[in-house]
Amino acid sequence: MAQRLRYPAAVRLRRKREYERVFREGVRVRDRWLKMVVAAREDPTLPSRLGTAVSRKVGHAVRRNRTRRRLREAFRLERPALPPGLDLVCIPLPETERAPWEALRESVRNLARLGAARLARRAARARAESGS
RNA sequence: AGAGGGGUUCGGGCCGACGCGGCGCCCACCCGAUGGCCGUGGUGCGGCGUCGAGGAAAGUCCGGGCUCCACAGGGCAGGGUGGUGGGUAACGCCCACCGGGAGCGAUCCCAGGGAAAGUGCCACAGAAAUCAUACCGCCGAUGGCCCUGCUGCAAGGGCACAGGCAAGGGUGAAAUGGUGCGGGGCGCGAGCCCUUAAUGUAAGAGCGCACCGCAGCGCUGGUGACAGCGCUGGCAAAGGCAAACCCCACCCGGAGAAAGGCCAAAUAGGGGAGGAGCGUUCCGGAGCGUUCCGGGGCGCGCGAGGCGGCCCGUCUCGCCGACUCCCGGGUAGGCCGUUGGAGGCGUCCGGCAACGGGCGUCCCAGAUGGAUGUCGGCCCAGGUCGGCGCCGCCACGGCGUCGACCGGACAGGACCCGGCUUACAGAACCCGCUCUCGUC
RNA sequence: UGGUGGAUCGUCUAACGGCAGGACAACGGACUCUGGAUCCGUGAAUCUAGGUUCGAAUCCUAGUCCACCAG
Repeated sequence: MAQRLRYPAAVRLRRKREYERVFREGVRVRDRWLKMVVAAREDPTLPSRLGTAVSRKVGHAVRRNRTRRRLREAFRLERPALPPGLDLVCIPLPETERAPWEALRESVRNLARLGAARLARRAARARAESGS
């Protein structure tokens, strides 16, 4: 039996400061269903965390809530497949609510991996410049 | 049977797997430096149980509760409300009634005070838009002028000067209230007679009468808005607009839960308080020595601290030291406010009703980057298409049945409550509500 | 969350309650070998729904959308 898939408070972004750090330091990635900002946590061994930023452009309150809940569910189920040590802020588009369920899970997984790769490249470049 | 009217309630249901938030119980760990008992708090990618959005949670349009600030009293300014009487904590809400309007009707709609306090506006058209009645018009008996007439008078004709009249004036949303009647007979005529409330002139009428309307006064009924009745009135006194300014009556202090209150790490800084040493021994110095000065070790004692309380024990630090403690401000952060309330349900009583009162019973979301989601199965409103059967002359429609597909509207709490407004697939029920048609 | 203001041709803007005007843009024509400039002309709008009024872009009510302010 695989590990139980939980979504505890420890893997959620809960502070304005945390969001501000992600927006300040993170890289931005997107596909046709979703935008995402990815930043590295201080300790890369800690589990990745999720935050959401749902604009009023997405729709009225019911649509915004449904979109956020689907995103959280996708994050919960995809957590074993995600790289650790990341803070993710998902920014839904108006189309996100209509995205098929499997496509949404795939977007979360791929965007997180893409963001992690770009972060690694940026860190390597920074080390090279400071070293030379 | 069809077409309507009013009102009430609901707004998908059941099951499984995983997940989320609150609360309760259990477990583990922590709350620094040992243990015990009690207590309290925290953490958990531990477990179990239980509860977990709406009728509009929405818009934020009114009214209150609550909190802080301001405040002698009164007025001005500003804003709001606007038939009357009640209900209510209060309201711009609700109920009943009054008045007006729509409808055959059940019923529905109305910001519904004041236009005889003032100001303003009423385009175009029209004589004229509130102001005298001017203009066009009609008459011109009476007076004036001119002509006819030999002259004057009388008489006749003309002018429209004075003067009189107020019917009519295409318009316009709106024009100073509307409608009806003012008779009959004889006579060429003045006139007379009859009947009548019924004339009069040069022309006419606003003249006369009746009814409706309007206004004033009085009486009666009603708490009142108002209604009914009667009398009076040369209706030339009073056109419309106040969601135009305004007047009148009544109401309103401001800000809002990110209100407001409490606890408070680290760092820096502010204010204040506290103290007790003794014995022994070693080293160095002064010194003949008792002794004195400085430093160290050990023991005892004292003080402080080791999350809350107590106990046993222990550790660290200090004993004239930038040591310890206390106080206040205050940041990060946390807690309270924060859900039990003008509460729901049932029942009895009062009231036409809104609603009020008594009794019983129930506890029903409390998040704080913000909890209801994902996946699957079944059922039920309902819709579309197709097949079959029955009714039916057919188009088509109705009923029954089978299959396939689609398949739930508007919409998410953020301090709470009473309303209003707006959005909404549908469903069920009630009416001693109405109209039309048919049958008995 | 609380509060304030606004919406008029495609764009920017006017309009005491009385025919919605102007500029730029667009289109057509003239001028030119062609284009530009210039001249003449044309079409095009009161956010939506009710109400007050004889009459509403204007006044009132409700809704939709946008902008701004405080934190």
